[in-house]
Amino acid sequence: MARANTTKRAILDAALELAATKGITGTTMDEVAELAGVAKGSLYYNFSSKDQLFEAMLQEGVGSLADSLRTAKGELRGWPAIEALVRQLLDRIAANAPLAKLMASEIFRTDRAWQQTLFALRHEALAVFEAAIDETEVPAGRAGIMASSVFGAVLLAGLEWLVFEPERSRDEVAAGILATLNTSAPIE
Amino acid sequence: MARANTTKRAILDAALELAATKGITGTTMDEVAELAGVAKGSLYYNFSSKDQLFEAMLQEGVGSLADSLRTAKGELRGWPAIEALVRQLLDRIAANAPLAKLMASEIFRTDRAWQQTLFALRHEALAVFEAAIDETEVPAGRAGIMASSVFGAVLLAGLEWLVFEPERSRDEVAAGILATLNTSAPIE
DNA sequence: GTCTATAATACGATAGAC
DNA sequence: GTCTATCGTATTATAGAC
Repeated sequence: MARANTTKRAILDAALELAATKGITGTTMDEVAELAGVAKGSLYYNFSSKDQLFEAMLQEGVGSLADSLRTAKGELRGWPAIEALVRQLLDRIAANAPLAKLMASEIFRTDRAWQQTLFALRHEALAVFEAAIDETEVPAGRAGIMASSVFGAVLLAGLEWLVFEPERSRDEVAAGILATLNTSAPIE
Repeated sequence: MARANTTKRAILDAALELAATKGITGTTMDEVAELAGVAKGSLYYNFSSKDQLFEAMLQEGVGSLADSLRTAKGELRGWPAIEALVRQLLDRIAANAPLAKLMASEIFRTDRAWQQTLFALRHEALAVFEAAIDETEVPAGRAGIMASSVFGAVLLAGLEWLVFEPERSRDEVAAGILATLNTSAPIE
């Protein structure tokens, strides 16, 4: 059982790393087994299928992301909460770039075996942003769109940073994203 | 030759539609041939490989997106330009949801045969936003991050709308995104 | 230019020894 | 619990007729 848990861990880690660059469909079970340092038979001892392996991986990753956002918001309300959430999401993207890449590529796929699971987790993460936005003075029914906008801004800017401009500092990127949320339309 | 062009068109359209839901790797040449209404041999007569077919498809789609952004900016400067670009990008996402989905899933992949091509086109599109942002009063070196943020906000909010809440109106979504860019931090 | 038929390989999954 | 060996099928690509 202890042995099974470390094997499971190695398999999940290998699966995430490979899928981040090759995509889930482009990652083969042979490759996962090789990178994890186990035989392919062990993959199927621990997970019933390729789909179930990747569903478990996404559930663990996105679930823990949603948890960390709830924790980061804590008792904060309104704009300070938004600011804390943006920084926390950016930190999590930096700490787990493979998961962030995978989220960007899987979140709008509607043909996956794990569609329901991923939808629920995505909704959990967005709900934290939505709650914070709702605490500012915002017209009714608009917080959902704004939550997606903020999440999208952080996700794309964060990945752009990690993938194409890794020489920048984290604070620089956070400041740029937060500045985007304060772009002011001129008063006419 | 005329016949070849209509065949090419049918193949490219079928490839885009399939890849939007199944991903590029998950789309087979047999499926493309069937949806396009041609035999598989015709795919290989018009394109030298699966990779080259999808590179051509992305080049056409993302290239025309970048062109339309340049046109939308026109002679506008600063905030009015940003507003026009946000609306134009949202319109293009709505008019070509399959391409938008594909962009979200392919833009951070670094193992693709067409990586260079896609990188250049992505850069072209972001440059239009960056120019508009640079025309507002923004600290030096920050416009690049802000351009990614705005692009990400529109892309994710737009896809969220089309995939999960299609009952909303386009103006409602545009207003929500623009409001996100004007979220004000309280003055303390 | 377009078709059908087929070659060559890659991949998910399973069986059975240890 | 983990391994090796293998089965069956799906997939890219090509050959050759029309």
